[in-house]
Amino acid sequence: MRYWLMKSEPADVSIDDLASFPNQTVDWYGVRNYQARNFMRDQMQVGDGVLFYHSNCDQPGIAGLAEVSTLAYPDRLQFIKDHKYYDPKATPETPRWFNVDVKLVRKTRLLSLKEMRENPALENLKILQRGNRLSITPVDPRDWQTIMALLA
DNA sequence: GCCAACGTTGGC
DNA sequence: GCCAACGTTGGC
Repeated sequence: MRYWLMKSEPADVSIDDLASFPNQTVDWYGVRNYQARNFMRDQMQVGDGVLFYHSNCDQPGIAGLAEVSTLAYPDRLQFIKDHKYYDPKATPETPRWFNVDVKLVRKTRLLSLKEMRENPALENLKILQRGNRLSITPVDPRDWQTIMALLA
């Protein structure tokens, strides 16, 4: 079992949106970065823990806990012409982009980016490192435990 | 809206 | 395979 941090723009899908969806589940569509895709396609297992992070918004930070609820499968938007996430080089026979489904475990208090930065125990968290832009990053089990304690 | 950091593209 | 140009991310 692994742990992940997954960024979502709340203007697109917020933690409250996730809570309102059928089965409180969302397909993690739109990832168009190979490293992030590979994490989903090659490493994620059903039941993996997910920190649901609000990015590119007024109050960036961890907004809830979730879990991986399916293995990766082809992202349906890559095939839709004129869609923002259309990829002309992808075909159903040779899809290029994949996503898992993510299911809400519980909404938490907002653990802000600032609070995480100020906590020395979290200094190795990928999201806090300079220049990090990856929308999906692995989380060390110790960092997961630290964050669970902060959110308890 | 700015801009640093980084990924991707494409000409050569 | 190099690398300049360009596009995107995302905090501030």
